[in-house]
Amino acid sequence: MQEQLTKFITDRIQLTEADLQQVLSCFHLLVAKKNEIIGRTGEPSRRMFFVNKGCLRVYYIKPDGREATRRFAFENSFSTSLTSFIGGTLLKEDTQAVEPSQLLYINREDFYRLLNTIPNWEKFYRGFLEQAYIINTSRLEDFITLNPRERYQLLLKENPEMVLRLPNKLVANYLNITQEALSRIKSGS
Amino acid sequence: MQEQLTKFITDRIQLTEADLQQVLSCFHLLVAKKNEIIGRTGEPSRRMFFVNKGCLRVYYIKPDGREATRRFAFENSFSTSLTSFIGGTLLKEDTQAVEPSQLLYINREDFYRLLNTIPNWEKFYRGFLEQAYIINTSRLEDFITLNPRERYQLLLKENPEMVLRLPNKLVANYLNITQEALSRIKSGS
DNA sequence: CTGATTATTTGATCCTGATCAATGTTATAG
DNA sequence: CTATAACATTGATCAGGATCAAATAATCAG
Repeated sequence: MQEQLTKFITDRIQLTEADLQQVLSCFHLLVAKKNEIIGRTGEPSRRMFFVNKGCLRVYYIKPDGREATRRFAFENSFSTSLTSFIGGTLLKEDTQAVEPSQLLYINREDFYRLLNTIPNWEKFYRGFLEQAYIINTSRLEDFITLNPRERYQLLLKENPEMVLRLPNKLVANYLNITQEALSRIKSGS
Repeated sequence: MQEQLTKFITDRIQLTEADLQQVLSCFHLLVAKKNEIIGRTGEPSRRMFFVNKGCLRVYYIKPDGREATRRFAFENSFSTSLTSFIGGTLLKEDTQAVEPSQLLYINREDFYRLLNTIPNWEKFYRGFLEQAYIINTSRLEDFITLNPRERYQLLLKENPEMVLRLPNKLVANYLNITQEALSRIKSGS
C-alpha cells in the first residue's frame, strides 16, 4: 500500500529506516468515490494527500457558482491547498476526486511535527515547496502569455495524459475556457 | 545601508550576532538607474535582490516582443526569478528597475551556502518559499476567477500603492489588459 | 527651459471566445 | 439492459477587450 509513497520520499531525501517508519506511520488511507469531495471551501485545512491511484481536482468556486480549476493531481503526486495548509486557515478551494481514488493523507499537525523531529523532513518540505512554486509560476506564465489555443497545444505537448484521461469539460475548465471553445479548438476550426 | 535588510531578516528568524554578520556580508549594493535591466532572459540566474529603495518589475517577453508582467517588488521585499534561481538555470524573464533603485543582492552560491552553514537560514528560505507560493497562487486565482474590471478593483483595494505609484501602462500590463482598457475601466465606462 | 519622446485619453471598428440553443453521443444508476 | 442524465458537438449570435488611429498631456534629456 505504501510502496509508491516510500519510493516518492526516498527518491528525494535520505532517511534512516526508523525515521522512514515514523514518517510512514503518519499517513492514513482514504478511499474516495468518483466525484467525492474530500476538502470543502470554508473548512479548516487539515490534510495533505498523496495520490496512490486516481486523480484529484482542486478548484475555486466563483460567486456565481461556477468553478475554476487550479490543478489536477495524478498518481504519485502530493496535493493540498497549500495556501491554507501553511497557516492552517480556512480552505479557499474544494478538492474533489474525479476518479475513484486511493489516497494517503497526513494530518497537518503531524506534517509540521515531522519538521521538528526528522532532520531531513525540512529538506523534503523545501523540495515540495520549490516544486509547487515552479508548477504554479509556469501556469501563471501560461495565462499571461498564451491565448486559449496556445494553452491547449502546450498542454497537449507537455501533459498529454491530462487531455487523454480527463473529460473535455474538465480540461476546458483547467484551460479557463468553455467546453464549446475547447471542442472547436480540437476540431481545428 | 543594511538596516532594512537586517530588520527584514531578524523579524523572521533568530540569528546570533555572528551568524547575522555572516549573512549580511554576503549582500552587495547595486544601484540601478530608472529602466535599467538587471536580469536578462537567457542569462544564468545568479542573484537574488532585496529592494532597499525603488521598484523592480519582472516580466516575460513574448515571441512577438510584447511583455507580460509577472510581478513588482517594492521596498523591503525580495525578488528573483525563483524558478530559475532554484536550479541555477537560464532566466525565462527580465528584471527591470522601473524607478531609480537601491538594491542589495546575494549571489546564488552564497545563498545556498548559507543553507548549509547557518542552521536557521533553512527556516528563512522556507518562509520565503511559502510567501512566494502564496502570492503566486493568489495571482493565479485572480486570473482564473476574475474579469479585467474585477482584477483592477481588487488590486486597488489590496494594493493601492501599485496603482498610485506606477504608470498606467505598467499597471495595465500587470493586469494583462491594454492601457486603453485600463483607462476606460478607471473612467468607469 | 524647451523640444522630443512617452504616456494617457477617447473614439471607431474588429475579433475571439462566451453564451444560448439544438442535436447527437456516452456513461451510469438501478 | 434500459432510462436518464451527463457530456460533446455544432451553429447562430453577442459582448468584452483588442486594435488602430488621433489628439492631448505629462516627462525627461540636454
